[in-house]
Amino acid sequence: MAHFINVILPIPLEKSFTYAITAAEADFLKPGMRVSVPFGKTKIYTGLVDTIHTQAPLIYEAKQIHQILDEQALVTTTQLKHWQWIANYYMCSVGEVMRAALPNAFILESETIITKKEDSVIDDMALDDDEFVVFEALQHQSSLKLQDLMSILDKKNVLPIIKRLLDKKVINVQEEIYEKYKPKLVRYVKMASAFTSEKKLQELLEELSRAPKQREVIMTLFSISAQTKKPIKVSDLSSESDASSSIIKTLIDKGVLEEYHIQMDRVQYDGDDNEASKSLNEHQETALKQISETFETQDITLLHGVTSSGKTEIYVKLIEDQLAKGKQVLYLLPEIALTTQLVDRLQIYFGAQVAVFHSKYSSNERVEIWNNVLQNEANAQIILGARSSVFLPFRNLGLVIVDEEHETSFKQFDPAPRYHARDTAIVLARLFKAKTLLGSATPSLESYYNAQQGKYGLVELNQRYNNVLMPDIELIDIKDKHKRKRMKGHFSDRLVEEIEETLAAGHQIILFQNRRGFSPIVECNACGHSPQCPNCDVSLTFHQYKNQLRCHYCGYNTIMHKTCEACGGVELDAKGFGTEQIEQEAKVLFPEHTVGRMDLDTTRGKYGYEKIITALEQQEIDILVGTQMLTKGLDFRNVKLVGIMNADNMLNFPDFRAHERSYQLMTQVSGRAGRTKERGKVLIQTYNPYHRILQQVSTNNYKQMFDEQLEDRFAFKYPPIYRMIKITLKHKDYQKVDVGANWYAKSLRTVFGDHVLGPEFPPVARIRNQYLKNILVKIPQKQSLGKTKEAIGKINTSFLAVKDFRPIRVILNVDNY
DNA sequence: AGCACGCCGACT
DNA sequence: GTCGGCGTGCTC
Repeated sequence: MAHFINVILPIPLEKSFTYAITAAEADFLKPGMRVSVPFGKTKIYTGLVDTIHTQAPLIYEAKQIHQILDEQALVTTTQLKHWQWIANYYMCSVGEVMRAALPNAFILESETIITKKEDSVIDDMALDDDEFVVFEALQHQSSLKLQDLMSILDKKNVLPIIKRLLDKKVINVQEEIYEKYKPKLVRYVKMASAFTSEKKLQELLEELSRAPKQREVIMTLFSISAQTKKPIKVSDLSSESDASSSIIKTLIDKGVLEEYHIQMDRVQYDGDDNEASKSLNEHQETALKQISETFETQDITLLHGVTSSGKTEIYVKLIEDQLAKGKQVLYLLPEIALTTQLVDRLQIYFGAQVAVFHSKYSSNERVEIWNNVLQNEANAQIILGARSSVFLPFRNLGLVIVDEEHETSFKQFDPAPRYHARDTAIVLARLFKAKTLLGSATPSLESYYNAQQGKYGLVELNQRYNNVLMPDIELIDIKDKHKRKRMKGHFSDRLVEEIEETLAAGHQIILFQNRRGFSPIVECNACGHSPQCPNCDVSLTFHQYKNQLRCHYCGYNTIMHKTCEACGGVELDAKGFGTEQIEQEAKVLFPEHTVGRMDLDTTRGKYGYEKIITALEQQEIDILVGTQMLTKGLDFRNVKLVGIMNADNMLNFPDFRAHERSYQLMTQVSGRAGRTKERGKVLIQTYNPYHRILQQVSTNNYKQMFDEQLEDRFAFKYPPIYRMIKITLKHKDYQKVDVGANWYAKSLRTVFGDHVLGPEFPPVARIRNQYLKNILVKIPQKQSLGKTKEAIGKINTSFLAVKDFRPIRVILNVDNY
């Protein structure tokens, strides 16, 4: 009987691909193993075995697989189910999920390798110049890659040359695949066995008397080995004996030393022994008890605990419980909150059982964590990770914690799968029959709504740790201050006053401005011209530090000219303001103090972020100006004052969640003030101090905010009352997008009627020279989500069947919030 | 998504 | 005249 496998390929195609295998292979292969398969005319791809069966495809002949890449399944059957759910829910292909889920190093790619045909008789004259160059190169190097050819010939398209050489039987071409993951090997040395006897050793040392450096190395080797009684790393020997690696190499070459390698884990914890977890205060204790109670009847519980209420300690207790049961725990956090602060805290309690996983890890590091989780190793019992850790191959998951549950960065926007890590994690937990705990000081309306509806359990924690008071929040009317000339730049007199007072008391200050750069618009006072990005429909932001104009959408930048590009006018006005400008003004206003800045521009690089945090912790910075980066769960003991420079640009943001987000952002920043005994102070500058949201922030009234916002959502048919799917069309031709979007929206309306919004150009209608147009489908609660997606899928298929529309990229975004 | 094939403009 | 631009169609 013939055997076949269905394979998942990491490409955005809905189809399933069937390959032929032998009976022996059918016996060996299991779902979740990788195979390499020929795909298309030349390429070899990495596929993942989905099913093994005996049904031959009817309309084509299945190709043979190329080779089997694993001895054991790399992906669990639970994961395959999970992937299927994600693909289905977020309307993408399983292949796209695979691409997002597997560490890059697991997805092998093939490379074209060119070699010389050995026994060929070549007539030089039959080759043209390029061909001869390649032929020549092959005399010196046995094999060449496509990349090599491109650089040798200084041409992009080398394929025709290869083809001609192939026809002339000069070369061979083959596709080679290679493993990307490389274990980290550490070099060790020991004395060669020939010299272990006392006598031989003596002879050796005598012999080396004329090579004092080499002799020194041997002596050091003995002293280290006497001290530590452990294998000796080459690097240690080199630094201890102060000898260059060439001296050690000489000894190895002589056969005096023997070199060997040991495989090491890249990610290692080498801290002290674990500490016992802290005991909880009565409020935490009550909350913990309530959580356990809700878990008896619910799978998901929302922990609404004000900032600084000690949620982490509660998590620690819950994690302890799971570990005792021998279960794995997934602790999800927004990328940016995954600071050393929190990692250290968890490692104090759980030591080496904690594994950290996020995007700054290299591909090799991720492979190791993946394997550790898959093998259920002791060093991967608690995964502390960002969004993508929902894809790890858990064996025995007992609990998922989603901290800062309201954070929008849990949702992936590009590329597909456009999944929400919180919701995806809930589904993952369900597959394991595990529990999920969502935690936040400012829950998302969706989650709080779900809790209210009884879908989730709800536990509230209203007391700050050590009974620290909630910060005192004051609203400052800057319209009035402007009128009465009480503003110094963007600082009101009240803010200056409070800053001075705080500085005098030796405390620190955080100033929040949710916009980076110096000013977002530069305008000529003479003609009104303002520089625009050539690739996007936005005005360029002025960055004073580099004297640049930059586009925040595509990264385009250009030098800032002193005169207007359009009319030559000399008066250029900077409108609006960002962190850079605040930083500069602060430096002028408080020249005696150090001012730091934390935004995307200052935290580039692996340690950029850490450096600023450390500087603040060690009080090298008195005033820190920053964007929303500041809000993510940082704990600064000495910060007493938080200033929000302008609340209005957040509140007026054109998005249905602008108010909710503003509340969350302001409450979270405010939470950075006064986390110890002394009460913190927050000043919010605004043109509109009577805005409901600002009132609610200042009185810390989440419930009221929730109720009012929910009314709005109800009235305007937005989530969580309605669900939404956003469809974005993208193409470089404005007309094409316009016509396509109209067609698409019209078809949608025939099915969904009034629940289709748009098509509309987004506020920034062109990004990277691509025009965008959005259509929104709103889905009432009683309407089936599955049926809705089916209908959209059908419309999508017929849309792409229109020849004119085919080049338009369609992006489907389910729950685009 | 990649990649090959195939048809049109700007240069050695 | 070729090189290389990107539209079109296909992948088990």
